[in-house]
Amino acid sequence: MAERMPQPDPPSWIVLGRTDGAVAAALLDADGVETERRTLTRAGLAVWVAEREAADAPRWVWNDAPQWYAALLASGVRVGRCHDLRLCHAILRTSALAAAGAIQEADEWDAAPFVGAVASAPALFELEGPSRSAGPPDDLDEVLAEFGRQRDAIARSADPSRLRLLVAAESAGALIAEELRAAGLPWDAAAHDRVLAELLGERPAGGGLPAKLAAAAARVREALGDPAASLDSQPKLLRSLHRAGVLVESTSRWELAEQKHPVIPPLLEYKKLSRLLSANGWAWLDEWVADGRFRPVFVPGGVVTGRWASSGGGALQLPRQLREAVRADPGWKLVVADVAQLEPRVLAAMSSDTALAAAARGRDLYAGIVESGAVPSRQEAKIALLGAMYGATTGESGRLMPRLRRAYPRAMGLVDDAARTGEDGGVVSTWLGRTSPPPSEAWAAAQSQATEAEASGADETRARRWARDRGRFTRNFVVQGTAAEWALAWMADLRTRLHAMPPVADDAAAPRSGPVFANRPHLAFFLHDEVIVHAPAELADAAAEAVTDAAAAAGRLLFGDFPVDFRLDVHVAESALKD
DNA sequence: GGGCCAGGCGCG
DNA sequence: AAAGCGCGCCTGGCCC
Repeated sequence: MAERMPQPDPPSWIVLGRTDGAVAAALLDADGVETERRTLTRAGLAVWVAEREAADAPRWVWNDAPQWYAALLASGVRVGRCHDLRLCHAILRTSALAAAGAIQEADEWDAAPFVGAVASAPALFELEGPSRSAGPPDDLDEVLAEFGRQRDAIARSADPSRLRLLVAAESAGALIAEELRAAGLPWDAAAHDRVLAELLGERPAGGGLPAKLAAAAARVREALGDPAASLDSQPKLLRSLHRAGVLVESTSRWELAEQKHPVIPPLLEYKKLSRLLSANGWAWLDEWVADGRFRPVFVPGGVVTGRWASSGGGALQLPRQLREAVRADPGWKLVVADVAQLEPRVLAAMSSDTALAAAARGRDLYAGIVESGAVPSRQEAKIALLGAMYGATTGESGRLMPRLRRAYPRAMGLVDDAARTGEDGGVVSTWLGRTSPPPSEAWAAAQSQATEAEASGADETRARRWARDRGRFTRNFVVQGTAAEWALAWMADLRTRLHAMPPVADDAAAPRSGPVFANRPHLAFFLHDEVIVHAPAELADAAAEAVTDAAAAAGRLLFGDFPVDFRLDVHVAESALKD
């Protein structure tokens, strides 16, 4: 029936949504004008997306990546680029760069991510009808309207090129988060079990504690002279310690370690083992590792600074003890890469501090600071710089601050300015334009109350404390957030490089990585400034080179020719264990 | 029994 | 218990 337009331009964007319950797609030209619309069957969607991707490589626009991309990946379809409306809405609504008023204040696009739905992928296209959980709308006309608002907010912004970079990077993150879940982190459950057995004792058959944990508990109770002491209840343990003469104010490891008493060594041992059991013991293994993969839910943009969060499985808190359980499939290798001192390097670039950049160039940044004579030792350099970025005012870090300000006035000026803005109730932005939230109403009320004539000393003290707290937050926001942007650019570039590598033969494949990634090197894990790539052994060195090249590319993309380098520690090995 | 909080500790 | 940022998860204890 419907006649095709003769020789239509390839669409720049394809917007996915629903019309009357059916999947529908609107094709948009480079000016954002709709040129074609079609409806698709659920079954036909993946095939059609694959065809259009191969033919036109459009930027796919959707309300929420997990709702679309998880099922596409499960069907073996990868896309190169997307625009994720939910994530970009969150950025554009609050960005100080974006055109004011283009994006509404809180509305349905601010809905929380579909964490629960992600966990049940790939049956997502089955979701429909009035029982669907709340989330950003997927009605095609509403999706198109939101996309138009976002394009407008960017086009009329104070700096369209930066915001375009930011929304592209954020959207790449949305793709990568789904791909990480689809591929999974190769996990050797037997190796994990061996670690647990060695540290805790064999897995108990019935209930009860593993032997070594039970033995540690017995030593603690003996040293306390209290056979019934409760070790897992903080208030009870604290009382037992007091009765035994250990006068601590808390039961934290930090404070206990300063005490001299026979109970301390076994208690610290018990706490360490108990933590391992409850956080990453056999129950964790049973729940989170299946078919040789750990598949956590990554939440892009889940942290206010733009860092990723995770939901379930504690993906971002895997203890280093368990790294040896991260093992490549047979015939494959892991490329483990982390950035050395990412945040100070980012700070050097965003403040154009050539002295700090020079200290960082080609070497350990802290060593470079020592060489410059600003501080005497590497440890002091590290403490001072972390203190500068976190807002330390006292202790060793606070004492070293003046020397750092003298040596690196531009870098220190940038974070000091951010802190002052925050203390004054203002907002700050990252390099690409993600903006901190404004102060809460309670914060603002406390500040104005403290200036009134009848304000008490307590009012003033509280207001000052809250102001300083917020200053430390905004101080760190600009650095942490820009580092997160760099990391997104790094991963996005790396993802493209890995996909450009030749696929391996089927008999060398890793089928558990899913249909899209079975034959290719792929990202398997991400942790703020670290990636793990799972690669066929013969491509592992090339993948390692891609990781390094992508870091350089990310630096250029964000900071152009500014002479800062982003040094990586890169290891190629069977396991993620570092020596 | 579910919801919420604090303490504690893992990660960057 | 942190002086100094950002998280998530577990447990116990308390509330309804």
